[in-house]
Amino acid sequence: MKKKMKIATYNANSIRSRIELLKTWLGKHKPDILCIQETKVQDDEFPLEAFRDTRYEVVFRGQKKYNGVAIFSRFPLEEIEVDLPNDPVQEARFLKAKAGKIIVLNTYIPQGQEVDSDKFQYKLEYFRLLKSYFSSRFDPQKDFVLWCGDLNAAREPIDVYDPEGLWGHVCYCKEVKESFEDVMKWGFIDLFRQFHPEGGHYTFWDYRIPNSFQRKLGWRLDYILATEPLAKTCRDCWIDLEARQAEKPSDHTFLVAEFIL
DNA sequence: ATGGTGGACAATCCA
Repeated sequence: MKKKMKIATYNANSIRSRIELLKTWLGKHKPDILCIQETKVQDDEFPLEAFRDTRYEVVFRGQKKYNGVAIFSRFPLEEIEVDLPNDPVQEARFLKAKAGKIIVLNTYIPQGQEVDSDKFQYKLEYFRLLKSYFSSRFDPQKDFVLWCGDLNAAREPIDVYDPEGLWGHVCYCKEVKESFEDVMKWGFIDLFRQFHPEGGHYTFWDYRIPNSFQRKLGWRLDYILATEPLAKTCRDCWIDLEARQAEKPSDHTFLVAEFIL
């Protein structure tokens, strides 16, 4: 018996300021799993009560002020991990859970600030640690691994609004591109790219640029990546631009993938 | 004009 499965990812830029938007979105799109980044709330203040009537199971890992990740799921989540092994900083950026046969990784990759900063080195290290994690734990030919999140990296020129002007930015430069591709070649398929080879599709628009969304000044920084056995079951992957019409949208929007399993 | 805005959280840090 084949079953439809819908999985989404969203950088909320504070889950507490996005409660109404999220409840509306969950009710309308009914994803089976939603990975959230930048919840910006420590665990004892997570707004569990606000989502109680949605009947999703929720796991989260947060810290004060910054970062924070959460997974909403209609299926029981098992084998939960909240720390990326060997991460020297141990910020709340990593969440792993198993939903049935799908292993879900939800990450909020460090943005990197400036290319000559320690934070940028940490960003590169984060990709390296993720690759070690995947290699040591899973088999890309057999396991159904799904890596979702805000990866703070654009893969190709078609993933940013001004490829020449933006080259060298912490989210679009040689080092980040190489680090990201090195993890990809372990065995991930970029589901959105698989269904949309053309460029100009973005998931992030900078608040600081006036009317960046209307002017299409965006970046593709959010991804749903799957190992081959899982990618084969993917029927579609799309960016939900409608969610940008909400009253107080995040600077990112939802990326969604549908599978027949 | 070396900026824009938005969020957390209390003087700035982060994106």
